[in-house]
Amino acid sequence: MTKHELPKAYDFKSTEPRVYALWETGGYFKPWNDPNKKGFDPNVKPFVISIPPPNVTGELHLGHAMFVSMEDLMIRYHRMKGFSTLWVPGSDHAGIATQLMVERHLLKTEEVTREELGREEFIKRTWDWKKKYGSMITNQIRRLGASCDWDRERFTLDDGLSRAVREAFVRLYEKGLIYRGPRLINWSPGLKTAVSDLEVEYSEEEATLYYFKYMLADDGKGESATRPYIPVATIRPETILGDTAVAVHPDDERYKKYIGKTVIVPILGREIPVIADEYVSMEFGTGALKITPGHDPNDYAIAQRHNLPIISVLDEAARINENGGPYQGQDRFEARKNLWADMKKAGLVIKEEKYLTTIPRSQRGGEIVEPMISTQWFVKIEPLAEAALAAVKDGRIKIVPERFEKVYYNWLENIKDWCISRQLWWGHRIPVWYCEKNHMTVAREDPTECSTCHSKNIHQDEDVLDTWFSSGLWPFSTLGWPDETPDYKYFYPTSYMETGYDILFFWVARMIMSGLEYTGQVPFHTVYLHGLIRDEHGQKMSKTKGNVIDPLTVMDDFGTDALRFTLLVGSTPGNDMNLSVKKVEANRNFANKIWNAGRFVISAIDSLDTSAKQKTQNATEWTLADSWIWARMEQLIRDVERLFQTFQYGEAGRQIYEFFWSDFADWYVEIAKEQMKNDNMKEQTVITLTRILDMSLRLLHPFTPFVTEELWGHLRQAILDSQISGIAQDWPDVVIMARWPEPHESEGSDESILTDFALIQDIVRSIRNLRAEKSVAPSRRIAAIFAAGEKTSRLQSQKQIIASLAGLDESHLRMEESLSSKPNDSIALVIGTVEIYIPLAGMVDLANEKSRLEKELKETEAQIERLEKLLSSDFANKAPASVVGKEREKLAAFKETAEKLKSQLDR
RNA sequence: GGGCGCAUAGCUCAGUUGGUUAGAGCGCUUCUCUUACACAGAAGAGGUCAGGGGUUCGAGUCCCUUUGCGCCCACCA
Repeated sequence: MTKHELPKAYDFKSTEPRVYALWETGGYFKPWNDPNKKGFDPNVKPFVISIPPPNVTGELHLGHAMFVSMEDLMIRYHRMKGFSTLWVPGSDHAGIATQLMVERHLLKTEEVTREELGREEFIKRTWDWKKKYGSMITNQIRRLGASCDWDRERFTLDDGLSRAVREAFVRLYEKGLIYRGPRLINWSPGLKTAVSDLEVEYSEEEATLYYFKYMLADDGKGESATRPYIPVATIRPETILGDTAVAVHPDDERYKKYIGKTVIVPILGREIPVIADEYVSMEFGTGALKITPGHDPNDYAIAQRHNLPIISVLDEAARINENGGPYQGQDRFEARKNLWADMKKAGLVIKEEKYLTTIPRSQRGGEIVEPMISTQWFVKIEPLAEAALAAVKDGRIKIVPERFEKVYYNWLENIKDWCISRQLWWGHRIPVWYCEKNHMTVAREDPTECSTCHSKNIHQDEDVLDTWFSSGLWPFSTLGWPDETPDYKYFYPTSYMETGYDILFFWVARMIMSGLEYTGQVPFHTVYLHGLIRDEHGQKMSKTKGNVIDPLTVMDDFGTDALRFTLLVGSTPGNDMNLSVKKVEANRNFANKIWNAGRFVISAIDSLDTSAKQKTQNATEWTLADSWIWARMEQLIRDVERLFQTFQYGEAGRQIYEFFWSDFADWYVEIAKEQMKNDNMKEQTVITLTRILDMSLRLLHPFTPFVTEELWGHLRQAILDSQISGIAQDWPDVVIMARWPEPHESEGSDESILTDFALIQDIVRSIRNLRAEKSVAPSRRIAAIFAAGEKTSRLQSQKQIIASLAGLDESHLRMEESLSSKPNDSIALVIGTVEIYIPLAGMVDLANEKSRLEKELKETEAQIERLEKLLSSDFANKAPASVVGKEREKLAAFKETAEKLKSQLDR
């Protein structure tokens, strides 16, 4: 007899790397119907997820842990369901983030700036850096158990993906959907690049609102001291230098008379017109608005309407440029101070006041972003947005949870052209070349001459593309597009796009737009959005607050399964979750529970011997407990399936947890211990234990892959080494490849088994409760007499089980249909229709028994009253018959209980 | 300004076709080192489901509204 000894506690530290290696070397992460191999069958449905590519510079945080857990769950589930399942991994070059990190690194280690190194050398260094550290993040993702096909790993700057980027750019250009020109864009002075609207974050801050006088130009009449002026307010006085008009509302009585006249720009002395525009609000501020078209989007729009000149006053570092007169060369904030001081001296200042406003800041650098006129590349987004809008509206793409569809619509309906050029070095360089005559050559392959004048003297555009331009192609570029590769043909479109709602616009919407534009298909049919992870009190995690939970530390302390289970079960679609280490600890305990239940089952298998095997030939039929645990398992499989289909993964996990811990471990395993004492039930029971564990491990596997795989291996070995007939055949090598459980029976077929078992549980609990209340020593076996009415035979069959679970003395346990006389000196319990007498005379004080019974009677009568009232109301006529029937049954049961309690009191 | 989410036990949260005695984990009280597990087992205490109104035979669940907290979009100088 082989014995399989397992350690008392689940050792995740030694298990996880070993199990991961087992999977990876076993090739289980590969789609079994891999089109690159032989045996490709297009009739088999693929299931595909493209990983949201983490930044190569990234270090694992809980956001990664969240999406990996979620996607791995989806992937493992579908793999077990028999889909040809592919999860494409990879990483993103993350233009700004990576460039900043490498710059910082070079400054620290070599004390050189990127400008000193030059573009070519800097890019080379960044590649070196990527080669050295780029695998860090993917290795951390492996630690989470991600079952990606690593042979298909991609990087956004790979040759293939770069080719896809070029193809996309050129196609858009040829269609006239890409253009270049000077526009007002968001400029990040710290990073010295343009950024898109999405990369600007607005924060509410206290600023100063500066009020000053725009003096009317001297028309020759009045003295300068009494000359009229228009009061104007601004929070950015330095932009006065770029003013090209003052606007007032056409109906404003105060200023009407000045319309068409000119005012004088302070210090600079330029004359600018006073114009009328309905945009100006008469109620707000002074009712007059200074117009700086070069540095404000609204002013820019007004300037367009009125044909005003546009003056830029800032350079790329946000210093005042040559248009700023005496302030040239000064930083924007310095110039603000100086100009204001000078205006004060000139008597042009009215007042300053504190003002709460929203300040635009760079998402990356955090510094204040300046709207500036700059020549950039743009995507004409409207046609793309319309297609993307339609795809969700007509249901080709479904967003979970649904409410985000509205958010998505709203964004796309109000979208503005996308600024795609960045003044960075790390990224996809714009595939456009210029000759000395400034002809443009836009090409898929690097050209050698100008396509217009054939000049050989050409140079490529200095800018690179927004990182999200290449990420937008991710679902198909990773599969080989623009080539019609086998992967692309078979796996595209992908299935689910799972990611955080925070990148719905950045990424998801852009993938949909580009997917439709370039491939003519939706890139995925379902978008599942998860929430953000906050600390245990709902605060955003941040280094400054010191409340950051590091997933690597958590995994070190409690294991990957514990972290995964916590994230999966603690979250609902689209809602943020609060994470605490306490929760992870609780789930570490769950992993340990699984382990130990498994140990028990394995030891039970080991304990079988040949003699037991022979006895099985005339095995008894299934016990109530066996039928019950199977009925519960069936119910669970059905519920989990329904929940998975509706993306309620958390609820599914909770139900599996509940089943495994309460039903299986707490009840069935305890009963099994009793059943196994009977030789004729032993093998039967071990088989049930094994099968339920088997099914449980399958259901748990997508949530807690490591402990289930490890246990599966041990269980499998124990079964192969055992004498159990039949069960060993078709036992899959690994649970990752095992088939997902399917329900066998229709719903509701096990009703009576479930109610009968519930009665047993009630009885056991009531007796335990009584023992605890009366302080009966736990080791003490006590006698009991049951008057069980119609339940007598059922309970009779469970005598041994009830006795052992409730601590009764089986030899002094009587079960009758009814008793001719009620036993004296005993405590009576009434559970439904069953009366139980426990002779505890002499052991405990029976004095307050009467009040206990009275209390129970009172509660029962309250229920009777409630139900009678209910059933005499409209409820009886209007509610469905089945619902009414259930309530009638309850009422009858309560009435019987009340009768029994009354007769106890009368005794 | 527009939109969305949340408010359920001391804490953190489940509760998705409305079904009538509202659940879990942690924490708390009492007991038990019973041969799978003390990372455990058993028994228990604890909630007018934010307030108000409505629909319905029936509301934590649907509708309206108030309050508080959070988020997104827009950006009136």
